[in-house]
Amino acid sequence: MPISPLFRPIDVAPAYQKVADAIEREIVNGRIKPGDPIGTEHDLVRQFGVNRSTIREGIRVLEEGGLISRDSSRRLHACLPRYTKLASRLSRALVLHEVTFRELYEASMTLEVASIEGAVERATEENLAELTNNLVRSEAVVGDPAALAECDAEFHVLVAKASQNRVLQLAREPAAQLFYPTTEMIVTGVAEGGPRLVAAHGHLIDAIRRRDREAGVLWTRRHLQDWRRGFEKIASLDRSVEHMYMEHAQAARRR
Amino acid sequence: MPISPLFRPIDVAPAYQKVADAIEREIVNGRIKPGDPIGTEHDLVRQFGVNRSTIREGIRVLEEGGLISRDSSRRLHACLPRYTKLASRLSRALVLHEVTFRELYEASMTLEVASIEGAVERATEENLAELTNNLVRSEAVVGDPAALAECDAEFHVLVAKASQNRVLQLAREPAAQLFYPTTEMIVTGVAEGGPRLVAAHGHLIDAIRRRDREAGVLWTRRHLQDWRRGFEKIASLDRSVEHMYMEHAQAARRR
DNA sequence: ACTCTAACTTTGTCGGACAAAGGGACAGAA
DNA sequence: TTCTGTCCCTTTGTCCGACAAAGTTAGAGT
Repeated sequence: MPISPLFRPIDVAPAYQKVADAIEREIVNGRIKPGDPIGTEHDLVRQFGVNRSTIREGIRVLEEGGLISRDSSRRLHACLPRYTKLASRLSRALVLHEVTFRELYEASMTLEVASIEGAVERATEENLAELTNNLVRSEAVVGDPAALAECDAEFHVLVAKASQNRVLQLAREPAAQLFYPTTEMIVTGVAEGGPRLVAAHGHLIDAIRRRDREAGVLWTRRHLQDWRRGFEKIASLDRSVEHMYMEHAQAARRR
Repeated sequence: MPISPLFRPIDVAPAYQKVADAIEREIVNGRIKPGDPIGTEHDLVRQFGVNRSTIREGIRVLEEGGLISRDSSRRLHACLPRYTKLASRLSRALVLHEVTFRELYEASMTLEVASIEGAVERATEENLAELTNNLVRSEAVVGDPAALAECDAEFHVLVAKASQNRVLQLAREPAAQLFYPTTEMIVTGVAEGGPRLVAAHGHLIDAIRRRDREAGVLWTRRHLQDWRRGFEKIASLDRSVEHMYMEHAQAARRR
């Protein structure tokens, strides 16, 4: 027979965690707005009544979570977590879980199709302008695999943005970050890869502009199948994503 | 005219960041495997030649990223980042970006349909057993909104797991975490909500067992549309998710 | 072999310290 | 006036040393 719950479990979190939680609460429930300054470390020492080392550990936690960051002068302020930064944590997790390219491909097929459907339905003129601008730049670097891969990644971010659905934008990001390095490999290894990629982007923009959902879905599928065929010339879909992503993730962190 | 890039920016990351990066590298490229012990703080002090405070700040960064954690005796070891923990960071970000329930609904429609398709195709007997077990427990608590909402959340996690696609599992998690608290509200507010929810789960398990993709997709859609109808009796889909999720997120962290 | 206790270790926290870098105010040079 | 160099103050990043609490290990005693 279970003991009747006379006592609640007492909160024994370490102090640095409590500091982080307290600041997080204020940010998430809106009392501190993104952009608002958090005090200096010394201020926080006074407010929380703990040592500066403790405050600093709490700050690291929040910083890593993307809730606060330091501006050019290193002063603390609250900020909106950037999707890409958080997504890179997830990408890293996927790598460690040794997901296969097949999983990546299947999930992306779903997510990118959903993105284009949203984009076809709701893209603004501004979205189209951004996409067109990206296309122009892509055409200019069609012979440079690294630059083209970067353009490709940006293109799909812009499509997701055009869907006006931020949940989707965020959901697709981790998988997309793992795609990115392979695109470069494929464009390098498959001669006709670059032009086909750019052509597909052109058709996608066209579909969005004409609000032609069928065409959008069709070209997204083709675009991804192209990636798949290109990839299979290099490696097996059942290989795990491994460490391919590392250098990109490292580079992204520096920014 | 832009200055020609004569110098590369020099790497001047703070020491705690370098410590974190160094350990992260070893984990991600596999030299430290999940479960392997990292040394004590004192060991790390010796190895990196920096102060313990500096080491501890680096540890906080990695801990928050889910790459290392402390076991019962508080010793450090590498570990596989848990999806749910990372996803809660993303959920928090979605709240701060004030996404609407409409976005949540649309994205989930895509992700849950993809999950069931994968599950129909690849669910194992073990997956089915877990789902059935969940169904039995759901039936037992159909009158208890909080418990039922928890079962519902778990059910969909299990469906995603049955898809054998970990990218999908991870992609759906942030949105799902935001759904969870609303389910409880709806089941509380709408009398027939509980039984309909459990019935839908039954049909979904059935569809998976019969490998009937059409039925799986159909019942997933209905299930989500039910959620939507229930939700609209309470609030507008265009409301932002706000702070509804807070208490759940706080509770999850404690675990 | 088992338990109990007494060291020893490790973590969480504290206080104080200092160099480096940023910001502000101010005077002097172009 | 605008730019530059200087002085001072604040803030951050790092270090040192310390200590209580909790966990671990080893040894004594049964």
